Amino acid sequence: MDVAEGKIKRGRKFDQVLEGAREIFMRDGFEGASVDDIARAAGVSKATLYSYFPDKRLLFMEVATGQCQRQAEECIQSIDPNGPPREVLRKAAERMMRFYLSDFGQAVFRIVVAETARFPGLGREFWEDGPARSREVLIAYFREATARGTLRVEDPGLAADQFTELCKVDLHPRMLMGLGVEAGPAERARVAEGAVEMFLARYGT
Amino acid sequence: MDVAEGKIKRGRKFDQVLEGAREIFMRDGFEGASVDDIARAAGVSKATLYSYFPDKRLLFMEVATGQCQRQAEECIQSIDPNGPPREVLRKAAERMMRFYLSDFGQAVFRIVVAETARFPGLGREFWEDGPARSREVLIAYFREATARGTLRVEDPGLAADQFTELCKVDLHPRMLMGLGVEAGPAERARVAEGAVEMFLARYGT
DNA sequence: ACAAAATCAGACCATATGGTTCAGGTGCGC
DNA sequence: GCGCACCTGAACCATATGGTCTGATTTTGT
Repeated sequence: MDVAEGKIKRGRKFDQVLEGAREIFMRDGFEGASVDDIARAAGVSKATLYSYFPDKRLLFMEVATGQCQRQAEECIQSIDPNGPPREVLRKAAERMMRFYLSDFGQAVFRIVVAETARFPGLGREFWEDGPARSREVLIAYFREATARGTLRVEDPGLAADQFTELCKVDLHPRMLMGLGVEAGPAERARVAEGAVEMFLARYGT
Repeated sequence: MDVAEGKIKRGRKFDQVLEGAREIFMRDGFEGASVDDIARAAGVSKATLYSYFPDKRLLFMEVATGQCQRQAEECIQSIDPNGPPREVLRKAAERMMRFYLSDFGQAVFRIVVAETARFPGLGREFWEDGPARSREVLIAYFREATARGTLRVEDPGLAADQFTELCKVDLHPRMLMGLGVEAGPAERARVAEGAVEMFLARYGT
């Protein structure tokens, strides 16, 4: 019944532990999470937990970096390099918003921002696994499109950052602050359209 | 000059306590800060501290909301309603960046994002004291300018949010993540110019 | 079936922390 | 100088937490 997933370290409860830790850490942050809570949530004894991970920090790093990588999957978008800008951008905006506004995306973001002082390197991990990658994808597309004449982008790096930031408009900061914001399809569409419109006004041909 | 100010502040060490708490909370967050550390940093005995504040949470709230209000001062910009868009926006961008990229601004932001779950209302406080206000200022200006024909903004709220977000481009997220970013005058200028340029391309006349 | 490996529940330990208390200082108005 | 409110320093308490250990129980490979 157990799927031979591949590089299972040792013991069956390993993934279980990680899953519990994920849940609690994402909910309570590093300091806020207690090891007992984690063990309970994982349905595992503390002894077992400590048989896998030497201490809390390591456990946390494992979870956090894991989430960062998992984030990568959600964030990487294969852009059709031949598509017309308006459509490509629209899709890219939706992808980005889907991540940044999801519970998961918010939790990761929150954790990284909060714990980056206690865990140097966490921020970089997150950055390079996620934002940096989609940034590269965007840059490549902007170069391509500029060469083909469907866009006119002088500074692709800046343009990519701007577009990314435009996708966060309104919804993202307000959700982070715990304001009661429902980011329904209508709200998302408004922001996405706003982003595309603005971007094309600046860099369109 | 001392008695006139707001609330009942009995005792001389009151401000000292607040100052120490500010320092430690801003550095370590809520959970990370220990009351002993705070007392030490404030140059005050724990007994004195607890004679002013019934518990740690209250102390934190006092500090946090205080910071939020202090933030308001830094963020509120009296925009010249008659100025030409390019100049007004440029100045606004600089103001915003000066806040968001300062140690102070980052610390407040980090605290709010991190502790907003533990302290509901903190986020709202921050929001309404700062971002919401400058948002209103921007909106008013956009309305004015649109009426006068120097801008063409259909959705002033969206435009204000977009402009705000454009001011965060690149520097803000990367600093939050603890990537080693120096936001010198050159980098700021690049972002500010980029923001203004993009905004005018979309909403200029 | 048997032994080794893994896991369990929970007692246990050391420490840190929030918070209290109290016997004395310290400063200040009178 | 006197009185009094404020402040101090440290001892103290209760609790929670990270982490260890043990002896019993279950899983697993063979």
